[in-house]
Amino acid sequence: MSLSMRDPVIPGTSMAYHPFLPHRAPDFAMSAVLGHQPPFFPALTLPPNGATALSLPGALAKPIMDQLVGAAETGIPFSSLGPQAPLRPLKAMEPEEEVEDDPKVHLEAKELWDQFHKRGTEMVITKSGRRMFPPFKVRCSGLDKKAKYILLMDIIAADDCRYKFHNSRWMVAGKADPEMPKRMYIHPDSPATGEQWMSKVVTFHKLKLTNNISDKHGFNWPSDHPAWQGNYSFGTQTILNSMHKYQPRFHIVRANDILKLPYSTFRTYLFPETEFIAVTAYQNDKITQLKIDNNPFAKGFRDTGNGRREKRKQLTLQSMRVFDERHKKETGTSDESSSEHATFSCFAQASSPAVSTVGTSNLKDLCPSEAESDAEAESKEEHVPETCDAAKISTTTSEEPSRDKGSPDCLKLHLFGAETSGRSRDNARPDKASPDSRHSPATISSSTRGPGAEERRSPGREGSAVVAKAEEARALPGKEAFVPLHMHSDAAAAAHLQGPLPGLGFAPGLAGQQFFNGHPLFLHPGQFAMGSAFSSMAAGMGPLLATVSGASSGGVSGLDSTAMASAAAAAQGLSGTSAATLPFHLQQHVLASQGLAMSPFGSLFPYPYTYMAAAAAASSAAASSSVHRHPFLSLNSMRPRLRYSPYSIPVPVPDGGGLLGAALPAMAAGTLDAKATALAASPASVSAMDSGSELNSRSSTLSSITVSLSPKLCSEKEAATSELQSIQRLVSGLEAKPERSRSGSP
DNA sequence: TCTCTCACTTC
DNA sequence: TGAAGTGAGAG
Repeated sequence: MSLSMRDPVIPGTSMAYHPFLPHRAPDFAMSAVLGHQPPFFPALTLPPNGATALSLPGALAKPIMDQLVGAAETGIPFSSLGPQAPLRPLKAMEPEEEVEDDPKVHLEAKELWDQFHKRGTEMVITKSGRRMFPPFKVRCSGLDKKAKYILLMDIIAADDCRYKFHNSRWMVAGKADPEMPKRMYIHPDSPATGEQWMSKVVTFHKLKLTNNISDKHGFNWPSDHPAWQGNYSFGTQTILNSMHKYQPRFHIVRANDILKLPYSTFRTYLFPETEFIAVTAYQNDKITQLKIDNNPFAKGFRDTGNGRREKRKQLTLQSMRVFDERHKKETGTSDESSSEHATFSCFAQASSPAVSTVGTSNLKDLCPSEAESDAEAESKEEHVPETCDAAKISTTTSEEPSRDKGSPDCLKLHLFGAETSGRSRDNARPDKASPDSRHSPATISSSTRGPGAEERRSPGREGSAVVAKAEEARALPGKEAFVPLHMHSDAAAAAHLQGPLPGLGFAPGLAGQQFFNGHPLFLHPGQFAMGSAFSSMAAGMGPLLATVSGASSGGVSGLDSTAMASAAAAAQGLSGTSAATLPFHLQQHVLASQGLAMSPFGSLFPYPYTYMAAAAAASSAAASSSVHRHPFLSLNSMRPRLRYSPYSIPVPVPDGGGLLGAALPAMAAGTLDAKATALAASPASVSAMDSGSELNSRSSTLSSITVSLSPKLCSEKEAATSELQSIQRLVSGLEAKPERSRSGSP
């Protein structure tokens, strides 16, 4: 068995440790452990912290490094390694001492989100892209000040239903349309130190939502590496389906280089109140009004603004004429002056002559609660900057912390002072009706290090422990309620995930499924200017969306939409009644954190699910029913577990001919314990983690690992290598690409 | 439902 | 001053 011939490495290039070549570390480690001389090693140019670069989990890295060093000391011939790669690099690959972090994320402008959540959850999407409103802003804490982090967000389907707005409420209208290609938005300031992140509100306001399937604001990740396979793209907009429900996610990745993302640990945070239904036109007036009143760009439509005045003018013009005529008849005079004055008190910025015909009394009749504030606000507006003023609707879209602007006072929207009905969502989703339930973002971490390792629990207690934390968080008043619910799925703690997880819908019959996460990378254009590895990555991006390499219909369930809808309704309706049951979409993410093979719909894909507009039909089959995720239908199912990363490597099931297929069992039987064995594949992000007792699952785990190192992938690796070379050459020319594409379609 | 234009806004 | 972000409304 040749361990190295399939592993071309260009001497002296940074490609040697490019994360697109994830097999580097395992190959190297395995070959050393097995006593093989690793010919590629001399070419291996280690970064300052090579182990981190490869995201070799510390728990694994250490024993492997011990193995390597030990092997070297006991006679493994490293003599031919060459001058550029002495034994020292081995030491260099040892994981750095890292300050443990325990990130907590606080959703900013939460009051606004709460209002948004209560009154409906519509988010407008347009062909040209529309910003999110409310803006997604978070404040982080608990980060390692000195460590660098990459912050990302993406938007995933919250369920697999299509909705309609009927009788002033959102209702399930059938099965979801084929999922759009997902993108992930990398905060333009990434990577930055924890201190930097914690010093400010992290805002994603530049993220745009579109329904344009041919959107050109996405770019492929430049690699044929199986971790990406053209499925991942980045750009400035993310594509959503209208009338579908979505859930934004926030990710914290401890990595100092964007290129390390695929092999880094993702901590994922969900804020249920940020869930929304994408629409091309507002359906719910309450949401419209909420946005008008809180979005500075929509100021023109406020009752205090000219735009809204125009509308009102038309509405009141007729009645005014009647009023004036009647008034003239009654008084015998034309009291235009007083009328005009009163009008101006309401519309200080009036410019249309027609305004003067609007009478105060009529105005109040039409909008009694607003007339006073209109006058007051108008009088202040020209002299007072936008502040949190009870007399004025605050603009929580400002960059200032919500503690200032998002206070209840700020959101004391007199237009909505009396919240009456309108809880259509509450009707549809009782679980969301509980304010407490919204205050506990779910944190899903696939941490391979840190506290997670200490949080091992007995399998049966995992779910309850999670719930306990959730309840704990809910019980905490005020800000404490925002402490994320952490669900460390430490890969090393394999056992604690075994068995049924109350509240986690483990689907039966999923063994052997490969976890696929079809989330293209969504990168802010600002990344292009960041230099370093960011530029390297960006350089290779073609101005194309991900193309397709065969949509999968794996994991399809034959459930019809009716059953699905009822199942979903049951999940949505009942989940909130049980603390042991996470909301539907949370379960999906929890499952994802467990490494279950799920599409954004929750379907399971044995092969990479790739996106293409024309392939939507194929994926429609893949948009399987939600029954597998249903907490009551699959509550006690047991699943082998995969490490979760948004960038899981989709891998075909191998025939066991690869390196690790042989190496890992050898290791397991030898010096490395099962924990290390399981972790060995974690750099590939998709290593199946079984729970310890399921030998069959372990077999599949090893198979999964094998493929990531199989000779079949060598060509991909080569391609990635050469591509990366060209990327480096093209680094400087990239920034203009997205701009061109944008300006090209005015 | 969706798309486009428009008037209006902020920055 | 102009680019870009808004919802309304027509088609």
